[in-house]
Amino acid sequence: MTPHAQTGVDLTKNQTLVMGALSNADGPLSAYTILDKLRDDGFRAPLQVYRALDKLVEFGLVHRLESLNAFVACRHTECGDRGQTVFMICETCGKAIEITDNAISKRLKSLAGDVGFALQKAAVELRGTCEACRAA
Amino acid sequence: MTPHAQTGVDLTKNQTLVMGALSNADGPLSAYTILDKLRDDGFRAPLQVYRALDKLVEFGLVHRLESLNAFVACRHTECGDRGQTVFMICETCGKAIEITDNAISKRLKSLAGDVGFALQKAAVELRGTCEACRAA
DNA sequence: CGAGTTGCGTAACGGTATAACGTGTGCAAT
DNA sequence: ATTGCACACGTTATACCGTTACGCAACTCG
Repeated sequence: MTPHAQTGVDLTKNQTLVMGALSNADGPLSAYTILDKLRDDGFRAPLQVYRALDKLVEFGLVHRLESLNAFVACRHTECGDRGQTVFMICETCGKAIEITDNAISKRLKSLAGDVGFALQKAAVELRGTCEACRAA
Repeated sequence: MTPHAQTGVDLTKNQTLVMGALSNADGPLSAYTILDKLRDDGFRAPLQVYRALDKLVEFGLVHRLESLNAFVACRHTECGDRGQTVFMICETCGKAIEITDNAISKRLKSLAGDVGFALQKAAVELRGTCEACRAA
């Protein structure tokens, strides 16, 4: 069962299909890759994917990786205040490790406060090499 | 005089033009916006801009804003180890505030270390409203 | 001199994202 | 029942972002 399966939101057909594609993938997918995967399910146009993604992001089921122009299913479930999400993206295998951290949240809020910036959201994305790929 | 003017790197004609465009702008510019600004200087194709940008980023004179697909002249000059760069991007006026912070650097390194991730670089980009726009 | 490197210019292309339009369905208020 | 509304959906076209591929000129540095 995928995480978030029981969060009470119920998804439309297209949203379910896109969510499925992302859940099965073992790394971030671009919108157009998702489109290709869903051709057989009747998807024809980018907008069908983007609309579903917008909602899924809104629901918190999917994250957008800004530095990659790609999307990934959220691995965290029961939530509560977990702090800022941090992604570590492996340049070798393309997978993304998702972490949350409160220390980062605090520091970012503090920095924003220092200059009077009203913080709405933050993207923290690291590039490097994951443990598995370093070993290989 | 723009910052970095005396860092000893010397720029080619195209690099100088692109750097000039970014220095004059009071916010991040997309590559295509730069292209338009430089039509009168003989620029015709995106590649001319991207090639210059690649070098300028390599020299540390320009930063790329991943979440915006845009570029901004670096405001910091004499450098030394200033820590992770953090951008605060105002959704209202489009300007980007550039900060550097060592606490963030340390925390990110620590988080990466925890999972065996070899960190190469990081993008930290905040969205919200700057002080000036909140006042207005 | 010749080979390698670097910068430059042009054209064509592929990947990312949205605008603008119209359709169908469910549901509530009348 | 019908009208009006909200919402998801489908299609076409288009704008924006970035790269590949090719060739040329100039400048090293053996």
